[in-house]
Amino acid sequence: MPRTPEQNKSIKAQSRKAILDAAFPLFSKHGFDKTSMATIAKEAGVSKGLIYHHFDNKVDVLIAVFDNLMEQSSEVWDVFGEDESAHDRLLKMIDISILFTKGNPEWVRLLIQLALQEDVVESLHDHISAIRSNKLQLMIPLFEELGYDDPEAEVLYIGAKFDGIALGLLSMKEDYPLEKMVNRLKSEYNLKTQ
Amino acid sequence: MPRTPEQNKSIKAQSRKAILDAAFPLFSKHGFDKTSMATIAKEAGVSKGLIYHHFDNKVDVLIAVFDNLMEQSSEVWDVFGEDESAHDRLLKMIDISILFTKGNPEWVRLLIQLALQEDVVESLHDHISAIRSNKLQLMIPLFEELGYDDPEAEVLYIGAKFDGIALGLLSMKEDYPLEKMVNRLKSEYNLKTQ
Amino acid sequence: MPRTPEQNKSIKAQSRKAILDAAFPLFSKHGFDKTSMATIAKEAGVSKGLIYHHFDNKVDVLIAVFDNLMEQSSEVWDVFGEDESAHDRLLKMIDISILFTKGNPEWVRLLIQLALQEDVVESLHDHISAIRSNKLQLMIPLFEELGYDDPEAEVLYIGAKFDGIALGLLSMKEDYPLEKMVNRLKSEYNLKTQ
Amino acid sequence: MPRTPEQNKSIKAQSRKAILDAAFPLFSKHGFDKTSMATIAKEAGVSKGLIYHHFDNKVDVLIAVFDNLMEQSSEVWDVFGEDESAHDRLLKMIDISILFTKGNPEWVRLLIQLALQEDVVESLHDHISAIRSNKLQLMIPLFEELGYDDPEAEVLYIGAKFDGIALGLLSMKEDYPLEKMVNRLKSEYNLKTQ
DNA sequence: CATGAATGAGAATTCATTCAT
DNA sequence: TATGAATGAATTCTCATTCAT
Repeated sequence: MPRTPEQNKSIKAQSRKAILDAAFPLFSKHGFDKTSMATIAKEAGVSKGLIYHHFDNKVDVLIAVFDNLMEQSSEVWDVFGEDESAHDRLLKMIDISILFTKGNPEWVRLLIQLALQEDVVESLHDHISAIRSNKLQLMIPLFEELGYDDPEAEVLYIGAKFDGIALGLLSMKEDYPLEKMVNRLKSEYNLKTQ
Repeated sequence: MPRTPEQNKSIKAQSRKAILDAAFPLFSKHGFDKTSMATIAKEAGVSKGLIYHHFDNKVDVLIAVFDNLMEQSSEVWDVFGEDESAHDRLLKMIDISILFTKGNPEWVRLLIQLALQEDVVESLHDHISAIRSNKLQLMIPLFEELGYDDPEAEVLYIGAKFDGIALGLLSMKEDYPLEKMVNRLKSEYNLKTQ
Repeated sequence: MPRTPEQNKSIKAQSRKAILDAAFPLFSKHGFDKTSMATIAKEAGVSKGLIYHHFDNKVDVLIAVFDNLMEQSSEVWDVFGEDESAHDRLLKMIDISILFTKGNPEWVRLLIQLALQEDVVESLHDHISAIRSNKLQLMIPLFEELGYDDPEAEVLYIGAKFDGIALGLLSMKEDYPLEKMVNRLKSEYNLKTQ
Repeated sequence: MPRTPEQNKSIKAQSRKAILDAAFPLFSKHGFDKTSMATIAKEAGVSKGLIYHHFDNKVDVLIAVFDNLMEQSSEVWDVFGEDESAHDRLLKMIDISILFTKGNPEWVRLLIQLALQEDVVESLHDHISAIRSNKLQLMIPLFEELGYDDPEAEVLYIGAKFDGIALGLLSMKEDYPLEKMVNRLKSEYNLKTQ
């Protein structure tokens, strides 16, 4: 007997998930260009053809991985409760950002590379901007609360620091004194380092 | 009668220059991997074969581009006189760094991209390290003089800020509030903003 | 619905066969180096890409051609019964060898060419050695039985004669007095020529 | 003042010689295909262009090397005086042949490879045939004198033995019991082995 | 929905040959 | 006569994508 539409939907969702779960670490570790569709398919345990049932092309897979991650990471940012002080939330935010970079270095690397490329597909640019503005929306009130004059600029500025530290970490690896950098960063915002 | 060695040298230098001039913006705009030898050749108005007459392989072209630019930019740092105060030198250094990034975005972009590439080449890593340590040697005494506890870390930290700002500028272009960022940066080091 | 695994296997086997069937005469007529993958593909009526779907690289194709032919020709040597006299077996062996060369000149040509190639591959050398030692194991007892002092050297020596005759036949073709050569060979081992 | 025609001629002959002297060991060691014109030029200490002043193309160089060698080796065959016995001349001829193979293995390899290729240039085939018939003319009277029924076939036959031994030597290198093979060969012609 | 065989457009690199001087 | 810069076709190999089933 044929599968019910529900079954089909769930099967489809499952294989889609398998593909994205396979693609993320591959993109992350080896970069977008050096990850082949064949590798993704093999790693996901599906056929190459199936990937093209779910996605139009390789860039599309990247975008989906992107969005997937966005959802997850937006949850990451939801962690702080409404009742926490701005001070505590900034502290948490710094820790989370750094932790994310440390835990997903290759993904961050990819993000930066994409941000630097002039010719990335339109849609990707939009997605990257979306991430940025997302973060902005989240952080602006925080710096407002903390009494900064130009909270928007302040967010960009702390973002630059995050990016710079990420860059250092990515290029120097174990040699990078991440701890020191983070403490230095916190001290600039009068956050007690533990 | 054959061309004189001088003629040959000048002809060769000319085509070599054409190749490097074509390769640089391509590498920086699209990245090393996405730039093909065919594209470089076409852009330079020479044949693919000629590139291999000048360079052993693609990586070699990159290295040559690199060295070429290093030469051009190395003088930038030779600017400050011995008698200037640490305060003034830091101010100058910040201004020069920012100005350089603004004036040579492609070059900075390429530098960052290369710093992010894991595999490109050993030889390049040496070149990049050379730049870094060069800068370090220059800046450490400065922060020592300014009384910082851990001048080496401080150099890395301000370097991260530079990098982060550069990254922002490169991805947001005209939308980036560079002025604000620089002022913010200077204020953190108690430098009067003009 | 997808093809069944059986269908796929048969389709794959078919195209694999087409490739090997195209590669064999090309390799033997023009040699390994002068046979390009493009030529093989065209001759086989498939795309270049497909060859790489079946084989990792050009050498791999050669090895497959090799193994393919080995299988076909290995039975040739299984012919003589245990009860035949050494004299008769030697006679048979000579006839079979010559007949094989005559019937499979391309294959013999390829074999000789490969034996002459220094570098082609390690793996192939193993294959070629396997053939040689196979033949040795078969012939040494024969010459032992015939009372030769140094049967191993004798095998090498008659092998050289086979090779030399094959070489003559391959380069002179119909002009080569094969009959005469064989009779001359047999007379040296006191075998009556019919 | 301009060079005299004689000077020009001698200079030309000199550079021609340099090219051939460079080309022979290269062809010999690495084979025809794997020897590039650039390598020959560098080794000869001349420009690539000059080679094309002397020869139409790469095959032409090979042919010239060939002819050059022929001349030299024809002298080799002139060594035996008129007054030597057929027995001594055969002995000498065997020794010389083997010695030549031993001393110029790569050249012999090249010769065999060329003989096996179907598509070598016409002119080369002629040259190879010339070598063969040369040898034939030299050896036929010898075997006539020794009382063989069919001296022409006999020459082909001993030639096959030479070729076979050469093949063995080329593929087994130091492992080949050349001494034994030669002694075996000589014994077949009732030549005392020293 | 799913498969993987097949394609074809490039990618880097090599090299015989030409040509301006 | 002599140079070596320059060309362009060919080579091996990769990979996103298509398609018959």
